[in-house]
Amino acid sequence: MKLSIYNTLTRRKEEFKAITPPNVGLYVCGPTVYGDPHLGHARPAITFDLLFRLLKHLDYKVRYVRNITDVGHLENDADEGEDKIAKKARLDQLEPMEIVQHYTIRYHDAMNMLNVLPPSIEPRASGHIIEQIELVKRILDNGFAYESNGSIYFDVETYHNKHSYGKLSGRVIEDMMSSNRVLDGQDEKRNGIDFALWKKAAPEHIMRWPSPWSVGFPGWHLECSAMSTKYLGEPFDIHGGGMDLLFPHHECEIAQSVAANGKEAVRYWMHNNMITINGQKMGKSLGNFITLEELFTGKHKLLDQAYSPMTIRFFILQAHYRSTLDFSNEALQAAEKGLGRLMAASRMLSKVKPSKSSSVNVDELRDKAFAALCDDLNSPIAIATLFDWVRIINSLAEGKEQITQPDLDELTSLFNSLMFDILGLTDEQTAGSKHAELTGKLIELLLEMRMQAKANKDYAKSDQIRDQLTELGVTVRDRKDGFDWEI
RNA sequence: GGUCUCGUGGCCGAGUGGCUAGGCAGAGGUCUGCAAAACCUCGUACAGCGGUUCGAAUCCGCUCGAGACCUCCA
Repeated sequence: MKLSIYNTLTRRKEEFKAITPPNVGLYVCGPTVYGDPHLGHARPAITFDLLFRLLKHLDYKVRYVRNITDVGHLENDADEGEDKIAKKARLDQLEPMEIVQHYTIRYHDAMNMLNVLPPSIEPRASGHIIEQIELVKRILDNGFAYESNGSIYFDVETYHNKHSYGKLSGRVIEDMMSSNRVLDGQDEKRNGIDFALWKKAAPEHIMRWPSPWSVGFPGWHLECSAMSTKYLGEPFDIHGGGMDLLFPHHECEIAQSVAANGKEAVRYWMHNNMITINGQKMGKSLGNFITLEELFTGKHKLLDQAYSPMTIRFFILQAHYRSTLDFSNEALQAAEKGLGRLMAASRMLSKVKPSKSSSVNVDELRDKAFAALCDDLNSPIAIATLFDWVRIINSLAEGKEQITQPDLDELTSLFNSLMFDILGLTDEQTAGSKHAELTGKLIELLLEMRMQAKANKDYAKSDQIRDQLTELGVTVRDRKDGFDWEI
């Protein structure tokens, strides 16, 4: 099946063609590790996890690179700007690398809970200072950068005269130069829109490395250019990230690559949209973010309850990645219930009894779901298709529809493959420890006893068992020939 | 101010020139000792105003509203 993806560069859907099939190089901008991961971090992680899983399912050999930004960026455009990580470190009286380590682990833990597969390579900016310095040298040699007081700046105007700066974000450079925003510490730059490739470190700046120009630190956009091509070659297939990185970050990456190598490094640019809260972007700087831990525990003033990692994952997948997604308790609760229905159907599959003929066509599920996923990752349609089959599965279980054994095997494998392997959902009820297994067996033991009571028409006893289980959070459902339960 | 995006039924959220999106919530029904679940049926939505068209929620224009980027941010 042909995969099409929306390329931000051309603003249209394009058929995906790997540069060197069956290999695919995928690079995604990862987090700056100076704070707890929040709901906003979950969106690109899950979006590109879906892409990663889908590509693999389509038999591509994917090298997925997602960086950790641990060098820190300047707080603002000013020379007096302070490194984000260094600032946090000073506040907490910790080594910068201690902060980095702490939040990297927090990030990994959260991604794990969301069932986001680890990338193939997770490079750190601090481990690639040499590569970044080499990249700066090449840009300097090619005449697209200049030194100023120990710092190196990218010369956007010179670059723009030969190439086109602003093509990704649709920016018109002439407008930007004329708008001429006045910022502190701009005197080192020839032009306000020039950006730093290397910054000389102020004395109080603790994250610093030697370079031919000064003791300092690499510019904000350099690491992704350096690390993506180091591990994926040039050009490589797909570069992803949040829409907020479109400008200036990704625009600068393009400029850096062209300035250094004369050609663009990326074939397809993909950008996920933002998660909003009350219609406004959820972001660190706006202070309106909810951390993933707060979501998982329900400890946040905006949360009515805790939401499981899978609820969050499902919530995100129920919207298309290029649309904004609005957070609300209602929406999350709806996602939680919907997901529960999906999981119940998956479990129900094992209870379906085969017939001599099929009244359902399993191919329809496969065709529709994969067509949706291959159409620029349309997970909402894929999920809607799964819901159509939830109804069919339930009817099968009740004998209202028939299915042959081969078709049933096919359906089971297909349904589960879509849910678990590609959408990356997990069944939080059955997944887990021996503990959970034991609990399940104990519940079933009690329910067997209840069945006996029912058979003896001892409804007082049977209701007592059910009511007390309900009180403990176990939902009991009677079925024609048995029972069903859910925690 | 510049660039761009969006505005879908109670909520979330797809789609798109003519054919049911889907989920959650709600109403009625079937089933059931009861309950729950499941299944069936139900809402006739596409910001407003014009225009193009045999036909537009879908294309064009204007108006209103919301948001993103232009400074670190997923």
